[in-house]
Amino acid sequence: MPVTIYDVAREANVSMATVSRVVNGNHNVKPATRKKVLRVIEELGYRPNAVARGLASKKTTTVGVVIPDIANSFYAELARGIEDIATMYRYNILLSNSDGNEDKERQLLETMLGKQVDGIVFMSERVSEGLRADMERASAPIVLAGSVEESAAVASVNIDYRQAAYEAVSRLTANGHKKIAFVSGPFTSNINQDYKLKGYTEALAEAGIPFDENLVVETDNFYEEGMEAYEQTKQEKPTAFFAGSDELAIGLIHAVQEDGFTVPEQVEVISYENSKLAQMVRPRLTSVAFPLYDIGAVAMRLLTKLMNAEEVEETQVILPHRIEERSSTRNA
Amino acid sequence: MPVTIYDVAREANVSMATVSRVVNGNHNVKPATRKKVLRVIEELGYRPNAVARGLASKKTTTVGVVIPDIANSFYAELARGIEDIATMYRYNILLSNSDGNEDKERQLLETMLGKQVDGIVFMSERVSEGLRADMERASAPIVLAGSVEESAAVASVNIDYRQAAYEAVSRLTANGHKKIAFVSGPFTSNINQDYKLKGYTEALAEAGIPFDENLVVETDNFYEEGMEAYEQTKQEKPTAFFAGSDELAIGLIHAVQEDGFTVPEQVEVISYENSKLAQMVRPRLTSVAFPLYDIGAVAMRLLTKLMNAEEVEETQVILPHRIEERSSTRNA
DNA sequence: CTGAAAGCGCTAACAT
DNA sequence: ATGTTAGCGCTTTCAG
Repeated sequence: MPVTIYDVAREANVSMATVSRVVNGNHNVKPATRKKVLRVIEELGYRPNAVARGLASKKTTTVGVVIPDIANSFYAELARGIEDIATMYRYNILLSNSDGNEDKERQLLETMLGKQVDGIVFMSERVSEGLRADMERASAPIVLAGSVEESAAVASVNIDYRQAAYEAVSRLTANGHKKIAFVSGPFTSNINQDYKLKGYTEALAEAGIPFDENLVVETDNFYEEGMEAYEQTKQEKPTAFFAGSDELAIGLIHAVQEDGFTVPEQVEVISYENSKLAQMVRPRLTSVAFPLYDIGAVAMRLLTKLMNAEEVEETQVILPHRIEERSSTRNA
Repeated sequence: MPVTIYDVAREANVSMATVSRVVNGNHNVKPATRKKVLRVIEELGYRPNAVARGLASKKTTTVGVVIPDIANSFYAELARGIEDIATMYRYNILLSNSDGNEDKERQLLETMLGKQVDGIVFMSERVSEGLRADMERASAPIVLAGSVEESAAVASVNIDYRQAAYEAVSRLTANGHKKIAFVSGPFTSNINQDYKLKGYTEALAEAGIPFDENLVVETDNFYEEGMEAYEQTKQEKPTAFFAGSDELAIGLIHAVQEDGFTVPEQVEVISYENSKLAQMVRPRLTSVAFPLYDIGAVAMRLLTKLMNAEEVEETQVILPHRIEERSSTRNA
């Protein structure tokens, strides 16, 4: 029922090859016939069938994006960075949530490859052995965004998580704190369990502070858990907190305040995210500024190069981070 | 290079039709040959090409989703509802941001139709005449989610915005307030300009309170604007605020507090969204509970019916809402 | 500058 | 239960 390239060819008295040429901007077409074809396309309301085109050309101009949870503002920001650059390069996005579940991740990869995406941006809190193997033998280029896979077998864009954590905690030790708690996101994420935790312990060690396991608490990054974490660590009398996310930091601050202490005068809190939330609470959050949007954008840009088979000097890119000073910490 | 259905057929000594049958779960295949084919598929690592399948069957099992901004938690929540149901029905999602720009919206619609999506879930703050016309002649079913289009020409899922606003403001008039400000999201959204504003004026009228245009301020839903809105309306000495979003409500509350008043004792604030944010501030926000996830889920479910050409009794669905009582208002 | 023709990989009658 | 045969709508040589 819909009008095809064939209908246009007939109406314009040319071959379908010629129609294809004008549709694809091929210059080998006489201006007069181009004009004629364009007019017929307009008249008939012809719209190229991208599926047929994809089958013939083996290019779909769509890239897959697998993300743990699009409703999580953290990942949503990343996704926006990906999408903007994808749009810029004329790609569309096939988006799926994995909920961080390995089976789903592998199955999603399979599905997207089946749909013949030209490339994939993948976000995962922990790339399993199996998933990494699948990625390596994938028929389309893949880049990890905000996700680290030890072997560096697949391209990725991140910040130096360990270093960022180290700096944040050093910011606290510099102010003389001896009891610094680390209220972390889930250790199912290797970034939390391996990198951020390491940065934390390194900063403590450097300041000659013994590691106290009662001062590190694992959470799912929820506000309420931040409040609970305060209760859990309270007996150790921590005077400073390194929070794994803004939500956690806010929960912590509220619990501290409800317990009768002031932030940052009596207790300092530094966060790790710097979302809009950081400026929507009192005191405003000092936080490691995590360039989510940029990570997504750079990952997508890298992917376009890979899809064009361009030479890429470095596939493991590390973006800079910084610490945004606000009011949940005292001036150093 | 990749293995095709043809390779499998050859290796298994059957016709491609048979392979197609086992791949598609057709029961007309002798168990023995099914098993043989399955084994070959496994051996060769055959993965059906969804593009070819789509061309032949005229079904892509993918639905388009156009959304103003996925980085906006409001829409991200909606998107998650859509995605979950889509996954449940084995559809994948082609996602694009429109930034509420009409040209982009129309062009995105065109692109998705070109990619032969089986259906579309559309979110828009204001469906223009042109867009509505495009939708009506679209070759795939479309449902609007959290977006209202006056003529009801296209299927949609919403709540009763006017009624919700009416209830929220009545909640305030009931407490005796005479000066109630409405700090709204952008009037580029017809939901704000037409429905919520109407609910607000109706509630005032019913309480015999004259409408004062100095008490309604339009914003872009940002926190800072909530604070500014307080400054702008301050001279009128409002004692209660109806905020268009949680961010706005929080900005308002902070401004009120900084001005030396207490919430809810001296000033009451009621919000309209009920995101996670509502529980992450002190006082916690009383808010109209906007069932974002459900709207997305129901919209997608409705779309599956439309795609299956099932009879649908009502294409304009209105979901229930409620008011979540917390601490930014006094008990009635 | 333009046309003819061969696929792309699969589904879907239609046979047998 | 299985095979044969047309396409699906477009890109892409290859001729001319």
